[in-house]
Amino acid sequence: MRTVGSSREKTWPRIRTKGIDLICKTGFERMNLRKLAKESGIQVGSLYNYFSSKDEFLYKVICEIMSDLLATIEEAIEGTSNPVERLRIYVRTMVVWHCERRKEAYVSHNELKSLPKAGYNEVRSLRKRFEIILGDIVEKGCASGDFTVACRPVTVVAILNMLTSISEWYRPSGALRVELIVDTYEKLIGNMLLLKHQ
Amino acid sequence: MRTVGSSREKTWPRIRTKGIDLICKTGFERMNLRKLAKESGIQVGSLYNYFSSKDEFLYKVICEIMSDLLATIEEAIEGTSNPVERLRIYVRTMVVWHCERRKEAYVSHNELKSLPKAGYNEVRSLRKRFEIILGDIVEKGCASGDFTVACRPVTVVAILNMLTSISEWYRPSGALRVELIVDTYEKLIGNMLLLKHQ
Amino acid sequence: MRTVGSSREKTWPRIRTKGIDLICKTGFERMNLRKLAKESGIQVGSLYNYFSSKDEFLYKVICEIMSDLLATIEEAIEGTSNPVERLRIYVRTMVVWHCERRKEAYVSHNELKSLPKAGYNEVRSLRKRFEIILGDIVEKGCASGDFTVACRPVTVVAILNMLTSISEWYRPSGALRVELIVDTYEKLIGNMLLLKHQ
Amino acid sequence: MRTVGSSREKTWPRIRTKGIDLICKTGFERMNLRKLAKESGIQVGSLYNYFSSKDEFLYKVICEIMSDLLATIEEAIEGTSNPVERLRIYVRTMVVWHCERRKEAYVSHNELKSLPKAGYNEVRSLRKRFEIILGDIVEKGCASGDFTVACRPVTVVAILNMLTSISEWYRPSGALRVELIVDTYEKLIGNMLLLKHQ
DNA sequence: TATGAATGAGCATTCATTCAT
DNA sequence: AATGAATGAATGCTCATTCAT
Repeated sequence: MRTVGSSREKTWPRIRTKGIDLICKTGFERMNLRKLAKESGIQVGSLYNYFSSKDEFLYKVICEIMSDLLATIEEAIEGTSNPVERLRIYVRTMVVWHCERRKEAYVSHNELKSLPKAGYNEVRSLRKRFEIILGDIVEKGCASGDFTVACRPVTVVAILNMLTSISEWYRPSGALRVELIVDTYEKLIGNMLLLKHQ
Repeated sequence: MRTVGSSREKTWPRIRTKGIDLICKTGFERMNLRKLAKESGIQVGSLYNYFSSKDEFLYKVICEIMSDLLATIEEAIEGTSNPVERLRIYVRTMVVWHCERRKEAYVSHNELKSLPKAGYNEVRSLRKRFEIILGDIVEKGCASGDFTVACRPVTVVAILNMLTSISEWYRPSGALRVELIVDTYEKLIGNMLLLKHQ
Repeated sequence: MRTVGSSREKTWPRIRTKGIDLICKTGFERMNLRKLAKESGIQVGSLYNYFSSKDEFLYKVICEIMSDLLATIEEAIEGTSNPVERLRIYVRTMVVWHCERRKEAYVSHNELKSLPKAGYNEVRSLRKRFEIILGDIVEKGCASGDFTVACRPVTVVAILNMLTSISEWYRPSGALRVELIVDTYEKLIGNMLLLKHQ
Repeated sequence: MRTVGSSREKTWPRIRTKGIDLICKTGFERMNLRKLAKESGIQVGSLYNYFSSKDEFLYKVICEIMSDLLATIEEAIEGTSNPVERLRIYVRTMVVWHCERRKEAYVSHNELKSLPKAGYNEVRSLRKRFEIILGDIVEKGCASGDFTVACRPVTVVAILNMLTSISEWYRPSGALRVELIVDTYEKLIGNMLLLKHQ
């Protein structure tokens, strides 16, 4: 018997949200479609109206998340070309997004290994974009004399990990407020790059 | 037919090593005991002479790894009480260990969610020790006037994540040599804390 | 490929019957779900649409059987309040049921020890009902002067065991017909209780 | 390392006793040799110095028990040829033995289905002896005019089951003392056979 | 779209048994 | 006699996936 009032528009977001919750709680491999179906209020078989396999569900979700973050970042930094300003915006945007959407962030950063080969590579190149954007900002800043770095690749990846790992420890109910984290990160990362001040 | 010359002393290290390799490659959930047995050169049933469940295997392995790292760190920093010096040693030791034993590091940092409740809590408190040690160094350095930080908890966790995530991207075959990473991390983290120089 | 026309209404009775047959032949512990599935004409995994564990299957089956016997007995004796008559009906009903449904009887009497603690206790209290009903008949008969017994509890349990053990030795193909057994048991049990005639 | 002081004379009785206890508690199939070894204070492998397979252990134990009971019965009744007296002795001996050695009795009556074909048949013919002895007593008693029965085979098997099932409900700690059970059974079985008194 | 019975491959775990020491 | 690591087959159970309705 079909539940009255069901529709793609209502059902998919519910599946997506519940799926992300479950993956956060147990990891993708441990999440099973029975649980997902139950949480979503439908039967297992019905899930297949929304994706063609469990793996594809993960791929779809991660792509959506990463694209969203990428768009958010790109939109945020496009207003200025000043490296110092761009860095500040990049950091702020990343911190806020990783706090406010920590579950999605967590999934997109920690479940890549469960993607099938093809999807994995595709997502990897999406991920690479964040590194490129940051690397570009740093490079421009060094060229302009605003930043000084010992080793750019290491510095970039270190900063990126600092940012993405926020989703692992931030808790909305915790003592650390988002604005405090933003401020601290801005200072920390500023210090990391402004070696000329030493 | 029993393999001649087999013995506990030889078999467990083989299982441990192969297990860590497999977990790195596929994640703990996807690793199955058939594969582990085959890689270890024994039969599935024999694995149970070395642990009582797949979960307990993970717990045992992670405990061993974390204890080893903790001992390494504590031994390294006990030679001096100078905060600047202690920080340098802490950073160097962490970087080197995470590079040289990146697989073990990766497992101990990324598979906690697969631990059963009890083991999870125990390992969490072990993990907390690294934070406490670093927090202590930073605190002492602030007190002595060597370091300046905007928000200590955020700073500590940011540094820690920067260090532990090395195991996710470092590759022995890559272009970045361990010494370069050590040097860069020392500078980056030094900058993060020496806010007074700004 | 799913067998066309399968459905809960047809499948469960098949599983139940085949399961009882297998338990009779080999005992519950030795019965395995692969055999049960094969006999039932379905795959192992499908069994779990009908019970959640092997133990629960046993519990379900035994409960069904005991409830049925209990209902049969209670319905049969409710027509009269005369102790002598009630006893005769009780004995006849038990004998006939244990002959005609000897496999179900056998399972419900001999596999209790395989039930998990909770189920065991529940079934035990169901079983106790048969003893109570018989004990009540005997008590009323003694009060009315129809029966005389040396020791009521021992007498009741002895009679009950005489009746339930029929399922262990009765064979439909054997020489002893049901009616003969009924008659003999009526006389035997009548003699056991009519001690006043001595 | 061999435990000092171990010897066949001490070890086998311990294994036998612990085995019977375990079988009573869980049934033969559920009893496993690891538990048996642990309870017996030796290693699993060592059990095979005392029997060649788990099945053979059961066979050995049941044979010992049944032979003992048979010898006890035969010795007890050989003193007289009077049917009434022989019956009384048979009943008394069976009751006492089933109370005092209820665990052994339970095993020998309830685990026959776990015996391999050959052993099963052998034990069955041993078991048959009890029926024959009782049948013989009843026959002689009918011939002499002491007993009257409606149907001898049914009567014999009913009496036998009444007796052997004592091991299922008798508890040394219970309210029913052995002597009370003996007396009651003597009267009950006397009544069953002395139909002429009606 | 939704249902739910069915599939079939896969998994962790158990356990009787063997055997070099 | 005793040990304990090793074997290998078997078992209960899970789960992604299919598909007739």
